[in-house]
Amino acid sequence: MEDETFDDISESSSVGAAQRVFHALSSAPRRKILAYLSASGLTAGEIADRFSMSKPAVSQHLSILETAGLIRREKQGQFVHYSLIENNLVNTLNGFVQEVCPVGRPIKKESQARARRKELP
Amino acid sequence: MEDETFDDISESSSVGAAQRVFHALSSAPRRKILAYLSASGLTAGEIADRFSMSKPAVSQHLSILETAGLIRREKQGQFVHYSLIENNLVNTLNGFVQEVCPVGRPIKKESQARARRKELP
DNA sequence: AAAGTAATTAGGTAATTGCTTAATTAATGG
DNA sequence: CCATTAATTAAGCAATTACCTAATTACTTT
Repeated sequence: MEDETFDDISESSSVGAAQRVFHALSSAPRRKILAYLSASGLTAGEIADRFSMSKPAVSQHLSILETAGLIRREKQGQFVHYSLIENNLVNTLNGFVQEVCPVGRPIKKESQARARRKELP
Repeated sequence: MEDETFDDISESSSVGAAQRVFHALSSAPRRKILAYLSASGLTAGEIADRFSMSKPAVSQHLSILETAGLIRREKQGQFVHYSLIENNLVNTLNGFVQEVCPVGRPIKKESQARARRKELP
């Protein structure tokens, strides 16, 4: 397996996939980066420009997001282009919600949101 | 300010509701507690028994989960009974997913899960 | 090949976290 | 009312985090 929402019942090192995702999401700057990337891919520099912290600090956040499988890194010449990987985020959060909640609640809200937009099959 | 999924564009103290929820979820023991509580309410002691760490440490985790609005605390005699508050968890995660992802992806997965179970309206 | 730009790595530090044990508060039963 | 059990608060500490500046790597342009 490779799921890990329930994490190590067996009390181990806490470096599962879910752990990496949830840790990545626990930081406001990192969530902000994801939000920026949801609009469009950006270079490391463009992302850093949107923050008041130093470039290396932002680079570190990007690396954590990448390790969590939430964003992808593509080198283009001297630039590094980052973009969102939606699946891992959605699957991890969704899997967790499914496990913790007796199912049913989330659907209503999502159905509403869905109704307001175009349908993808 | 009180929503904060997008967090402080304005660069502030990062103590929003979303911040509290995501921080709460970033810990494996805390996610484990939520999973236990998804099955049934439990007293602080019953929860602590399921971990190898000390009772005060577990108590602290419970307090963080409560502050995040993910669980509720009810004193019953000399016991303290904890139980899950599903709404806050689901709404926060759902809201975040809606914001970061172009909508549509989560629904399919949840619909599948829903089909496998009984329908709540 | 030298200079400039983009990005990361390295090294250091103050603040925070995640636990511990000891002390305290609160409810129950003899 | 004293002892016991449940739970939290308090105090302290090792390990980690989140940032910084300086140095390095890698690509581009002249």
